[in-house]
Amino acid sequence: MTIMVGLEQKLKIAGHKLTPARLAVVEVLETQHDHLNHNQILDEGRKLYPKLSRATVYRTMDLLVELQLVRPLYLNDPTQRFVSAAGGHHHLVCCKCGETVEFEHCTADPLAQELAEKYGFQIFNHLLEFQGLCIKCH
Amino acid sequence: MTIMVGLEQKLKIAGHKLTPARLAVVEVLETQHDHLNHNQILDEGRKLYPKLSRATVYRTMDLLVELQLVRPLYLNDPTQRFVSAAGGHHHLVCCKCGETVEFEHCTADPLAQELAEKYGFQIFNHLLEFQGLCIKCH
DNA sequence: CTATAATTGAGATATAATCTCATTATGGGC
DNA sequence: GCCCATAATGAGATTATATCTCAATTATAG
Repeated sequence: MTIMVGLEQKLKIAGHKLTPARLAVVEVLETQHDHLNHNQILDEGRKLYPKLSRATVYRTMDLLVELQLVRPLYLNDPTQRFVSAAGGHHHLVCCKCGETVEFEHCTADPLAQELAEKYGFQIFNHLLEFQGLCIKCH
Repeated sequence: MTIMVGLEQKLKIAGHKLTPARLAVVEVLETQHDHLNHNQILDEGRKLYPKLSRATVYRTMDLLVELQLVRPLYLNDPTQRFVSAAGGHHHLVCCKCGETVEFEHCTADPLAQELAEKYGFQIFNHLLEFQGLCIKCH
């Protein structure tokens, strides 16, 4: 998630302590690939800070979600995963093999504006997911 | 999910048996509101067919997903929920209180066409979710 | 350096999802 | 209408995921 640089400073600015446990989690998010779930973050995090506990991973991710730095997302298994909350996130998922392809071009932003006004929402980001069969599966 | 009429016939056509357990699940999907999770389907289903087991609810939903009649989706808790797979599904979610608002107008369809060609996917449906704060929470 | 309030880890607990296997029952063939 | 093969089921065990509790620790302001 190279987009996620600076989480550390943002945590500090929001008035949260920079503990080694949090720094390990943040370091993992900043260096590893996208779509990590709690278990993966825990495993990677323990390489940096062996005492890291599962509860702290859950709590830190809750915090990052609340601060709108990260957003949750589910793919083809029942574990919550995370991506950068910046802007939007767009992918195709194959419902057979679970392969996912990310893409950039998206037409949702003007819509966000319109919906924000219509429903009084303050909109931070969006997720656009297309489901279908990948080239191998059909 | 009034859009989901005819699940029964579609199951039959696809070569699956119309057992009372399946009929109960399908009946629940066709009459109750959207976004039901496995537990809710189980509870409602047992009102129609008391023997209904949890495993059968999971298996039936797997089947309906595989047949592209229904699509999974997660809101603000860690349980899988289901909506009709027809076309697309669009909503706003409040990340604080979890309130969701559905809307219809969507700009994703032309994009689907384009992506299908570019990545060789056969696209069936999509999910567009905006995250933010609802009018009460900001 | 100290005080204090936030944060943590470990394990217990709760919830969700999956698996197993003996039993049952649907639907095609006759 | 009846049989049979095979799909489907239920109950409960198991596994995976998420949440909670509380005593102990530690980051930071002053």
